Amino acid sequence: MTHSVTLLEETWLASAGLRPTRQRLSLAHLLVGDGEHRHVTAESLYEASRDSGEKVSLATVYNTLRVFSEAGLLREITVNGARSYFDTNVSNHPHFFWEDSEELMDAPADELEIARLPDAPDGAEISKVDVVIRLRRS
Amino acid sequence: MTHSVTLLEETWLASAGLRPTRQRLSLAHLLVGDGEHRHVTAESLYEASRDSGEKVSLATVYNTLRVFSEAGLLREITVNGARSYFDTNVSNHPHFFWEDSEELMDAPADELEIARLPDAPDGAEISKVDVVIRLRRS
DNA sequence: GTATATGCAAATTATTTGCAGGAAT
DNA sequence: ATTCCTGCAAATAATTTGCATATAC
Repeated sequence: MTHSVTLLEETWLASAGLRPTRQRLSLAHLLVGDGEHRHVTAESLYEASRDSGEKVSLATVYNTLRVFSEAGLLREITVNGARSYFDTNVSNHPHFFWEDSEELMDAPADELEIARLPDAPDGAEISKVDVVIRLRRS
Repeated sequence: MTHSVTLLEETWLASAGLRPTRQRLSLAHLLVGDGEHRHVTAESLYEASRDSGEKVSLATVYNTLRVFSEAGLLREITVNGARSYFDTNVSNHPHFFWEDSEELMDAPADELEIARLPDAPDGAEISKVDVVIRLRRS
């Protein structure tokens, strides 16, 4: 069931200069509607959208995730050759990746301490540093 | 041009219990024949193989990279949603990834110092930690 | 009214698989 | 002999794109 309040979602879109269409608002609601951080794939968000009774096509989910990422509203995480994950937490933080279930979670940022990092080669600057801690059930 | 010496490549395969077929020896030669570390994709290795005059099918390149990785001879690196990279350096070390050219390189391992790492959640152990430093030309 | 977004189906890209023939042990 | 490997073509999976219609500004 959709909240009647769309202010948060509208503000979120507006902050990136994106038009508040029905589809974007409904996906935004699923992504950031409750203030919790979320990790989704195109497929998982599409299913969540279907389950919530909204109608948004899979192509639009793909396109919207891409647009949101390029606008800085999401962070794309690459852990797995095949699928892309998108994180509503756009700050620099490490991830746990469960190798068996292919699930991606935040790892506690305050427990990671990088004391020294290689310098970027000449002519380059660091765009971001991805730290993925891969987990195997023991 | 293929070296007449295949001892290194044979040893490399034998150490993982893999049969020294013509195709594997020739790919192994391209991968570790000169003792340098290399980062390849299926496509790039296939091209290198074609250029060297050997005939190995693309499917076999894919299958062979997978077999080599599962045998521990290569390390698969995921940097990019789409393509898989394979590294002949199987030790734990960070990578530079050039976002514009999609090129993957080793970063100096001695310049990375991780002082503290999040503990694995209960019931899990760390399988590996991937550190990818993404670079943008400046 | 004009620019931008959406939906569908078709296209593309990376990769895997089934199976018949070939090579290694 | 038997087990494993290779090549091809077809299958699959994730994602993108072209284009007509719909919606936001």
